[in-house]
Amino acid sequence: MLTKEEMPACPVATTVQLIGSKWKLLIIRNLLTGTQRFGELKKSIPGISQKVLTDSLRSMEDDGIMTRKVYAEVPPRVEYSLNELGESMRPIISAMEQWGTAYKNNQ
Amino acid sequence: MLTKEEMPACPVATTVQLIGSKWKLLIIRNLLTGTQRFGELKKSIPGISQKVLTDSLRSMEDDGIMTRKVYAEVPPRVEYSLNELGESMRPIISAMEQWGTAYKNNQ
DNA sequence: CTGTATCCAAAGAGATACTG
DNA sequence: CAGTATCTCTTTGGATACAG
Repeated sequence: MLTKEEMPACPVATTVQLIGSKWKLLIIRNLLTGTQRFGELKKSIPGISQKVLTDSLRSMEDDGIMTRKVYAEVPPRVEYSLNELGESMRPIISAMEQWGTAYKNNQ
Repeated sequence: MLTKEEMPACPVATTVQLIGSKWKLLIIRNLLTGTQRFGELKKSIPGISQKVLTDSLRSMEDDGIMTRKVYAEVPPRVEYSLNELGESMRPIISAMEQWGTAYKNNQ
């Protein structure tokens, strides 16, 4: 993948840079319904490994898409929620959702 | 990446399956403005290698997103254009375009 | 001009074991 | 529960050379 510095000045490229990787769109899709714990996310995204989920969450946190809140409890509880930037991706997810639905109906 | 058979029955996952890979969204974005030749596409997508462009185009052709038309000329001319399925992705690209624009304005 | 064929490097992903 | 640490394996991507 191109680094942010190498990216052409194209809005679509900017977007792909942030959420083009494999699982992120699915994570965002799940968080759009509200805050979720790590285990809930893992369960709601069949096939994702713990490592990939963790890596993706960290990366999205760094990109300012969502926030991570750790509760000092035993057993530990960690909640993930989209912040404003992540929320603003809703139209993209909606468009993909609609497209995917239409596509499946034509198969 | 999951195979089509393994994909969960989620519309977003279906969409990601078809256009989630690195360069495809950028190719679609370019073809949305109309038919383009191989060389034009390559020039309009800075950083893409010939191999990756070829591979992506073949894959998208197989997925029924676009068509490839070869003209029996010398030098050869090959034109790529979105078909109906590809065209129907316009809302997704538009949403990403708008998001990317807004994002850059806030940096 | 529009490819194909190789080869190699890098990134992404999966499995397993272990920990506060 | 929610991770981290490794170790592999696969997939993707990039570079170069060559061809119809």
